[in-house]
Amino acid sequence: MPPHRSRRRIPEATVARLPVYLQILVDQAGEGVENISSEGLAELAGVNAAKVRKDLSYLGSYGTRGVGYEVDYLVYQIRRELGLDHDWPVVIVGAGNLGQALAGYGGFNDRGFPVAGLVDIDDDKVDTVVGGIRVRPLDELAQIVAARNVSIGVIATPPPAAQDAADRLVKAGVTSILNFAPVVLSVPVGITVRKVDLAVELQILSYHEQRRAAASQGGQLHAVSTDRGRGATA
Amino acid sequence: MPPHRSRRRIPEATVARLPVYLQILVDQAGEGVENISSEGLAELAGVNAAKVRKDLSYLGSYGTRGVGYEVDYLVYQIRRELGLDHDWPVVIVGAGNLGQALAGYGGFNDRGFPVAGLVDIDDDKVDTVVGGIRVRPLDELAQIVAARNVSIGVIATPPPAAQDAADRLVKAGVTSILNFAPVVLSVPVGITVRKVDLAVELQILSYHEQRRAAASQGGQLHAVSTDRGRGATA
DNA sequence: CGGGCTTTGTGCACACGTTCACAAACCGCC
DNA sequence: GGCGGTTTGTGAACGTGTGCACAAAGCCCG
Repeated sequence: MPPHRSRRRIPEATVARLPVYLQILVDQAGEGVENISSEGLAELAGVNAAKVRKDLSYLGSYGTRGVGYEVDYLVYQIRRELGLDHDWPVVIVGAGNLGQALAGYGGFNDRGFPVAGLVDIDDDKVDTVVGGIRVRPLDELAQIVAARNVSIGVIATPPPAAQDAADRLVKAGVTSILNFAPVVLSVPVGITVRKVDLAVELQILSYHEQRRAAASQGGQLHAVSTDRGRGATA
Repeated sequence: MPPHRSRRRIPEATVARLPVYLQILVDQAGEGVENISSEGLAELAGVNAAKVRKDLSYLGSYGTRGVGYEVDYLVYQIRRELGLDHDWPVVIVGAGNLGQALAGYGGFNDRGFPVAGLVDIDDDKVDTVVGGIRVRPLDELAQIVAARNVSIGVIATPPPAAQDAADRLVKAGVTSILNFAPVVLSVPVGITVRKVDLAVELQILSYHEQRRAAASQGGQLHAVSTDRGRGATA
């Protein structure tokens, strides 16, 4: 069976679901499950079975008709496709409330994203230790990125400092950024940015709450059906 | 001009962008800007101008041709549509690393989502104070929800406890959940759930990094163009 | 070895989201 | 009051994502 180095582009919507499948499959493997059908996986992932099949078909034809998918093999294939066959060290900029929580959050290390460094501009924070990581001055960012071959940066600064952090990360050679600051970053083409904004998430929920309230008061009530990649309504 | 209580449904993709526009508009208002064109707003939000106009058109016709949009009025309208004309108290389940960071994060309170309560199942954590909030036992969840009229719950527990937390939140009367645990929650219809999974975000970035590496080594390089609601590539 | 049952992989139709392009509306100035 | 310049609001085309439905493929059993 050929390694099948897919040069094929996978739709973004699918890329966003693969990690979810992966998580579930790893859990299932841990419970001794050897095979799983698209329907079974769909059930656990809370999506449509056809979607699961189509998603997995982008990886290649790794199922067996009449049987389903071999869990271990599927885990291997998804890992490979997502580039999770090796670790990706990350550097965190900003050792405030959130930066500390992130550094201390075990989930990073466990899932193949070791914290290669945690930097802050504030001298009072430098050299304090959080989650086993010693905070380094912002100036050492470039060094850390170069030394540990970091390609992913996490921005956990206050909003006004976020753009500067992004500029420094890019200059240091980072090509992917996960931005927790509620700010729209401007970066050169070719740099991938993803934004996680807690306030935005809450405001989206607020919209649905408001809508519910308005509906129950006046109009008829619809079954709300959120979705769109992340987030869903049952 | 009639208040225009829109009973119209707004597309999810638009709902996800409105908070971003809002943020920018508030900033602009703070700098004394009175009017803004769709192009100006689009520039700041990193999106297409036509998209801005279409998004805003779902709220009603609040622009003036040849001039643009009045910033203050637009802020008011977006706030109203998102249900941000009053506070939405939230209750946080789980006072671990993340739960504490969330409780301590000023952004919640500032943006209209005061923390009405922070509960944990672990007695050792109960009564400790984090971010000005005293941790309460899990059993008091229902009380807190009822007393403060909470409709939004935040799950910041370890994965195995997340479903139980969701069940308790729903039983207590919460109708929207923001889930930080890397677990697919199962909830009754009518409950809105949004999931924020840091590992998933990193894995999506990993995919793009892996792709970049594969491309530069073998095939031709494409301009990567991520997007999909949140996250973007420049 | 063939027939029945199960499950994948995918063509097709539909829904949703994005972008273009342009008429309609408004401002300000002459 | 009309004319040129500007910007909105939206119809229409396009692209992406979803879900159905079914043929193809494999397993098991008689």
